[in-house]
Formats: sequence, C-alpha cells, structure tokens
Amino acid sequence: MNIGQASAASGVSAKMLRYYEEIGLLPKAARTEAGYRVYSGTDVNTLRFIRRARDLGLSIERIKLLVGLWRDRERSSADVKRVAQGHVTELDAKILELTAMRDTLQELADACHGDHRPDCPILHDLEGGAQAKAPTAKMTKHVSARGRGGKSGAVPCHTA
Amino acid sequence: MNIGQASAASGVSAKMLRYYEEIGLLPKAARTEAGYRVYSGTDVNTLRFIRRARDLGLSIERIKLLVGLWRDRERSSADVKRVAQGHVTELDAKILELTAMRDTLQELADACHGDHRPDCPILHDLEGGAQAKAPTAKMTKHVSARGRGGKSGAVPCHTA
DNA sequence: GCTTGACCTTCCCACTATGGGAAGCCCCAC
DNA sequence: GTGGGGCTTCCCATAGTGGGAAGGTCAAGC
Repeated sequence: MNIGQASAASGVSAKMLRYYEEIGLLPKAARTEAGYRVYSGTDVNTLRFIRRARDLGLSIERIKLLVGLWRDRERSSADVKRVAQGHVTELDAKILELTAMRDTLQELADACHGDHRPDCPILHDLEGGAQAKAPTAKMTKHVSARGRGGKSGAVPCHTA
Repeated sequence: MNIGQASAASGVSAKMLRYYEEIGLLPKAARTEAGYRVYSGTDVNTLRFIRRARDLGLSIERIKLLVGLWRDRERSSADVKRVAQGHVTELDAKILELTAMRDTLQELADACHGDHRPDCPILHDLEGGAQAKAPTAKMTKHVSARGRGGKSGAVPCHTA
C-alpha cells in the first residue's frame, strides 16, 4: 500500500501521514526502491486509531502515550484512563472558559438595541467596562480568561 | 509614554503592541528621534479596549471591526451587535464541539475499570470503535467534529 | 565623563496541527 | 514513448503569543 491508499483507508491525509512520521508519532515507513513509502494493514489500523483519537480532540502528545499503551499488552487500564481523564479535565476547563465568554457577550448583545443609533452597551463595556463597573454587578463576572501568559495546559485547537 | 509604560498601563505586552501595529490593528506609533515608539493616553484607551475584547475571545479581525465602529460616531449599534453575535455563534459551535468530545470521552473513561488489568473500553473504542458499533447506540453519537478540512469559521485559539 | 543596567529596536524561532503549492522523479496504461 | 496521476521533498501560511539575540539609548550614580 502506498501513502495515497493508506490515507484513503484510514481517513488521515497523506500530508499528515508524513507529518506524523516526522514527529515520531508513527515509525518510519518502509520504502520502495524508488523511495515511495509502503504501508501495511497494521499501519492502517494504527492510523485509524490516531484519527479517532484526534476526533476526540486529544493532542498528539497524548495520542503518542495512548498508542504506546495500546501496543503494550502489559499496560494497566489505569494508565489509559489517566490519559483520557487528563484530556477531559482540559476540555472542561476550555468549555468553562468559552462559556464564560459566551455568556458575557450574549448579555451585552442582549442589552444592545441593535438599531441605527450609535449607543451600544457592548462598546461601552469594552471601553471602560470591568473596573469602573462594580456597582452594576452581574456584568462584572467577566472571568479573566485565557490564563494570560501561562503555559496552562489548554485544549489544542485543531478546529481551525 | 514609551512602549513599556503603555504596556503596563493597558495590560497588553510590548510584544503584542508591536505585533498589533504590524498587522494594522493599531496605527503606526509616533517615534522619538532615537526611534522609540511614543504612546498617548488615547492610545492606552484603545489598547485597553482591545485587551478586553481579546479577553472575550474575539479574533483580531473582529476587533478591527469593533475598533473601527467604536471610533465612528455615525455607527449604528446594529453593526456592533452583529459582530458580537457572530462571535457568540462561533463560541456556541466550539462549545458544542468540545462538549461532544468531552461527553464521549467521559463515558469511555467511566466504563474503564482503571486498574492493573489491560482491558480498556477506551482503547477498544479508539481501535475499532465507531463503525462496528451501531448496535450499542448511545456511544455512537461521536459527532464527526472538527469539520475536517473545512475553513469553517472556528473560534480562534488564544488560550494556548 | 564614563560605566552600568534597564529599556528600546529589529529580526528570527517556536508553538499546534493542518493545508497549499512548487519542482522534480516515478509508474502504469495506452 | 508519452501523458497523467501519484509520489517525493521543501517552503509557506494559518492565529496569536512568547522567547531570545544583537545592538542602540537613556538615565542615574560615581
């Protein structure tokens, strides 16, 4: 099987196949004399595994761990569960963060007339917003979001 | 005010100040004879506006629009609301996507013993998972996530 | 006046995954 | 033997952000 066929069979693009090989997620594929990569049915299984894992939003790093555990017959399910749970935790954090943003923005949008007039609570909030607004409460729950400057483990962004 | 002071006063890093200028979110700052950037109080206001907007997860592109509207006294609040609403829609989509991932993964993790034994429904799902699993239902709602290959407007990832 | 240290400048690199595309070689069918 | 499609590598772009190097500047202290 060459790269195109492995790609079609696994749902992982040829481009990604090369990339995964390059970063060490996949072992270096065997080559034909002409230099073409060669894949086996086993490889395709691994690729499907990876693809499913990516669909669940797991980072490449975590997938590396999981593939390792998958191949290891001596693994303990606890290790697998730990990796999964780690990702769930990240997802929860991200969901919380996005939800806070969404709610704040929706509140502001709801308060905006949305007509031809220039007055707009959205701009008003962005302008001075948070600090000077303690009394109004309710709108002040903006959540500092984005851990600013922290290498806080965030959910990798593969949507874009 | 030089860049360090503007940064401290606005909460936007000096690095980002230069970047925003480069991409045209900010006008080119005036310079001293030595080439140092000079900022005014007005600039700091704009920077704070931008920072608040980033905190709400708005993309630079949307912020450009908002800053433009903010400066425009003839604006209609409808335009502002449209931008905000667009972002809320994206956030909702992203939240839905992440939530689907989270739920699937949590279900799998819940089904995993998490002990020393190697059997693990998480790996089992990733392995063959979805297709061959229609009868089990409930677990099959995986949501194809990530619009694969689509330029589907996703929420920008500024968390990482 | 000179040194030192903090600050500024530009420029390049890294990150996460992914796609796009160019230049060039290869393979198969006709 | 020729054409088209597939393969190779290599570079670029994405969206924001941080890190750091090499070098110029400024202000304070001696």
